[in-house]
Amino acid sequence: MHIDPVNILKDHDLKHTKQRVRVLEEIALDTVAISQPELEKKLGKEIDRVTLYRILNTYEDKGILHRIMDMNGTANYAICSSSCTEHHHHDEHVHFNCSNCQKIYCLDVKIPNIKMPPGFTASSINTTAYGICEKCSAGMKAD
Amino acid sequence: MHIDPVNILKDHDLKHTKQRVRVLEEIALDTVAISQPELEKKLGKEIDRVTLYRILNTYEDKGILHRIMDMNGTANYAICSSSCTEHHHHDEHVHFNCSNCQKIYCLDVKIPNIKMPPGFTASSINTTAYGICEKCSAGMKAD
DNA sequence: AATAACAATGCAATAAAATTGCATTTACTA
DNA sequence: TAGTAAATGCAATTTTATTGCATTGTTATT
Repeated sequence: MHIDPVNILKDHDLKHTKQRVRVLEEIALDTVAISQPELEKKLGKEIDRVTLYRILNTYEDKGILHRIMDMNGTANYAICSSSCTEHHHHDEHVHFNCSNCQKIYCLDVKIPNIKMPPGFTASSINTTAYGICEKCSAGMKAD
Repeated sequence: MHIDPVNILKDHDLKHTKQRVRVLEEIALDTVAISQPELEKKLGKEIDRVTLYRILNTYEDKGILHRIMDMNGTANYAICSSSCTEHHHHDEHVHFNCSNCQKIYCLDVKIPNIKMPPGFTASSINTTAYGICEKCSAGMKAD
C-alpha cells in the first residue's frame, strides 16, 4: 500500500496545504507510530507548533490517523487502516511499545474477544504490549 | 481485603508520614482508579503538589500502586494486587475506562494470552476497554 | 485569470503540568 | 533524646498545551 497524502486529503474534504502534506509524509515514512515530540522535532522548522497540534487533531477526528498513548502519556500517531471512518476508529490490533527505543508498532495481531462484566458496554478496546522489539533485540546482540 | 496504609509502608521500608498515609487512604476509598488531577484536587490543601508527585512515583516504583494512562494521557492510580513487587508489576487484568464518568475500573478479567510476532519479546501487557460503565448506564436510564 | 469567501497558518500571550534546587521539618536509630 | 538521613514545602524554572487574532493561502465562481 502506497500513501498518497494529496488523495487522503481529498477523500476527507480537507484543504490541501503544504503543512498537512508534510505531516502525512513524515508519518508515512515509517511503519511504526511516531510520537508527537518527535514530529515536532522533525517538522519544527517548517511547521508551527500550534499548527502541528491542530493538524494532528483534525487527522484524528477524521479517522486518518490513530493516536496511541504510550506509558508516559505521550501521544503517538500512525496511519489508520482504510476501514477507519470519521465516526469510528477500527484500530483493533495489538500495539507493541519497545521499552528500549520507545517505538510503538502496530502489530498484525487482532485483539482477542474479551467478555465484559454485566453492566459494562465496551465500544472499543486497546491492548499494548511492552518489551523489546525486533530491531532492538537484534541490535543488542550485535553491540 | 482491608487496606492498612501503615502496614503497607512498613512492608516496603518506607517512612511513615501523614502525607503518605493520606494518599493511600484516599486511593483505597474507592475500588476504581483515581486520576492524578482528582487526587490533587482532594489533597491539594493538605499536601503540596510536588510532594504528591513524589509520593505517587515512589509508590509506583515500590509496586504499591499501579499507574494506568487514560485516553488523554492522564495518570490514574490504583492499589496493586499483593503479587506486585518492586521489580515487577502484575496488573495483568483488563481495565475499563468509562467515556462518560472517565473512571477507570480494574476488572476481574484476565488478559488473554497473545502470541507476539518473531523477534518481539513482551514483558508486560495492558488492555483497556472504553465504553459505558455499570453506574453510568444505570444512571442514564434514570435521568 | 481574477476575486470573493472562508479556512488554515503563524505568532504572541496565556494557561496548565511537570521538574528542580534548596531550606526546613519530620521520622527513625542508637 | 540527640543525631542523621530522608521527606516535605516553597520558589523558581521548564516543558507542554491552549487561545485569540491578524495574515496568508486555498477553493469555488465568474
